[in-house]
Amino acid sequence: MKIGKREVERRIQHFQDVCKDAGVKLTHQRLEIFREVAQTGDHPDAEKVFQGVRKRMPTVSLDTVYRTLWMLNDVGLIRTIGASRERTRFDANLSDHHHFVCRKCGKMIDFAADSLDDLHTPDVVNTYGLIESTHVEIRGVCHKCASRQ
Amino acid sequence: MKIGKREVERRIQHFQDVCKDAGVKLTHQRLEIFREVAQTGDHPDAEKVFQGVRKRMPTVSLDTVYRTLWMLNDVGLIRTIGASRERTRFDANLSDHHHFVCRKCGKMIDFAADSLDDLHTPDVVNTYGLIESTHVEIRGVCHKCASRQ
DNA sequence: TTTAATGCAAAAGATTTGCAACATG
DNA sequence: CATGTTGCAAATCTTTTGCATTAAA
Repeated sequence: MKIGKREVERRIQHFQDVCKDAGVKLTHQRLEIFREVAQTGDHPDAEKVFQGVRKRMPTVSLDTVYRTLWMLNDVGLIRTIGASRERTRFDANLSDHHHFVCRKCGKMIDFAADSLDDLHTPDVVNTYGLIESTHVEIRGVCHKCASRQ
Repeated sequence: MKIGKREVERRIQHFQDVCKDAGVKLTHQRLEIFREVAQTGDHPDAEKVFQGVRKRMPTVSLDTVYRTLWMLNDVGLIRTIGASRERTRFDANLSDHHHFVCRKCGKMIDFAADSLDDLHTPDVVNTYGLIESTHVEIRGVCHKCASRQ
């Protein structure tokens, strides 16, 4: 799923604000790398982001993509998703959503569900750290893998 | 946390049954590799499992550990956990539990919570595949990373 | 102008694979 | 005995790092 133009612009505005607050420089590379993740509804890995940015900015390097993605993660603008059997993937959709993950092929499907959006967090978790988000991960076997036996 | 002897034996019995059903050979290596994951309450990565098994079985090789862990995942005896910024880790605890994950260092803490154990799964998810488990993942920043600024 | 960020190339790490020898059912 | 599994070594793939150059504030 591709994200709407308006929403992408909102995310980029937010990105610029956060960069300023965090005191990190707003470079062309960072802007394009963030844009790439923000406009993709998928959960791209570093290589995929690199390929996408490259189309618009042929001189960008893969290591800058890595460095930038982790920086964006550190300031909380994107987050990582650990997909089974795959490289680390990144997601700029920070709003409430949940995941179905196939344990065989690692395929991941986003879904929304009001009934899962306001879960009660046990108090003990507050002693672990500062909570930022909560989501549900449903694991199983996707139809494709199931039919393939 | 280390798992009790009785529970480990129960898991190993289950492991033997599943191997027979799946038609895979029950080798010493597989038994020891499964035992290692089953008795560790942690979420070890392949290297850690390798080090543990090695103590009892010095000739085991790392690639056998990898092959076996993925095999165990494929038959559903263990599952993977994608920890942020870390290698793939494995978990033999298939019962209800949830995770707090630090987005900076990848530290992961298990916790139990009755209030999160029987979540209502939206119908749409059944169209994605066969559901096997549901758990809640809470993300944030652990105290150590927060104090380190 | 000062400092941080980039690109390059090389290093480091993690995971997988081909194959001959071996163990299991 | 037939077949699947192991260990080894090498290959592959992913991610990170050092450093000189360049660009942002």
